[in-house]
Amino acid sequence: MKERVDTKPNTYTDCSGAAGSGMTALADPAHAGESPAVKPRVIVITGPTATGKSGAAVRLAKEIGGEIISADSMQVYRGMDIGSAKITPEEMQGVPHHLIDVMDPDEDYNVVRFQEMAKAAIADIVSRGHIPIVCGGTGFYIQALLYDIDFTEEPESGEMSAYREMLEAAALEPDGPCRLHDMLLAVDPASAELIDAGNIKRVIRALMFYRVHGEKISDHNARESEKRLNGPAYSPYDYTYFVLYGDRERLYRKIDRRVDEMVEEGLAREAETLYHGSSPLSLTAAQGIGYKEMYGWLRGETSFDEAVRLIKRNTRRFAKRQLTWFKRERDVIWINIDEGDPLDEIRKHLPDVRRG
RNA sequence: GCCUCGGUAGCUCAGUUGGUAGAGCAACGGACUGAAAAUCCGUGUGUCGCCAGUUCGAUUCUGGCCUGAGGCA
Repeated sequence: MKERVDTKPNTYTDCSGAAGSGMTALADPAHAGESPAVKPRVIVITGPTATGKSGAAVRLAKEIGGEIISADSMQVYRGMDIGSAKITPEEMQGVPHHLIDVMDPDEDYNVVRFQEMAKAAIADIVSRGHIPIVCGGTGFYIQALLYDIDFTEEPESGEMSAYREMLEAAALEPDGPCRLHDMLLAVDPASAELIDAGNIKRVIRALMFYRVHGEKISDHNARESEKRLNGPAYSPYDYTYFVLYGDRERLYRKIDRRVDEMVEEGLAREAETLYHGSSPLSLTAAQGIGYKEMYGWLRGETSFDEAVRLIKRNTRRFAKRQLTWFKRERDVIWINIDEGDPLDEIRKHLPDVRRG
């Protein structure tokens, strides 16, 4: 972990000159005329679950006149408070929070919606002279926002949902996954190489992408990942990207403890309310850790204790996956939460940001 | 004190008629570009309690010791 810590996050900007000559094709016309100085300042505070992101973000916001944008796929949902470890109104301490409690649990949420809403929120915050602080544990969302990953319009059409249904049905056949993978191999060999046949979700997405856009998703992905590799040079924002981390064992103990607290605070009741609610959870909401396991208990599939055990385990695995994600982000500043107040370290990297 | 059963991966255990070991759970590593708290791929991580003996070779057999549980006194 230690060797991963990059204390010189901006070494990448050094490459911008070189990138300009070789990578002009990359430049998006929308940003072509902008100089880096005009880019809106954005601060990102992320890290695996239970590292104290929210608290750090609120304290920073109070110091620098910031507003917080949640990059979290579960805290957007109203009524999913305890299980999503949502910040309480008191904990917000008057700091405006965006993208929290803006969806009903039966609505779908995804990167595209996040990207749109977050961009709008940033523009809004900046227009009021405040500093946007993006805080949340969904790395994919943060990446999409920071590097302005392109998600071309894909209007819901009857034909496409029929195609999807056909593919999903085909996947259930005994040799379905292999056959779908073969279909992908025929239209987009590069993707077939990259995506495992067992990963039905991705195989179907690649197939659908080809059907909608007539382009290989592997080409699209290659193009978009250049943006990430180009980091700050490409981003529409002048960002500083902090990742909080700590000793794994300690983090896991903290997670176990936090789950016990959630149970004491009434996670079961909260899940029950959703379970008996008027409409079922959306695809997105239904995968929230804490809720899906409680639903298993409510349906009589597991004992209560087993559900709690699974919540702990799944949260630990989630934290590990988050870490894996952030490890590959290149221009990131790692902050060890075991070595004192993370805010001290954060301040050191923000000399230019005005203090309130 | 004596008897019985056990001590093998982080945990619960299996196994080797003597050729240095596996299964579940847990864990670890990675991928990811419109479900991402999702989805998928990969990995056994071990002085087989300790010390001797027999043997070409011991985790396996023998002896002693340590240790846990139960039983008898």
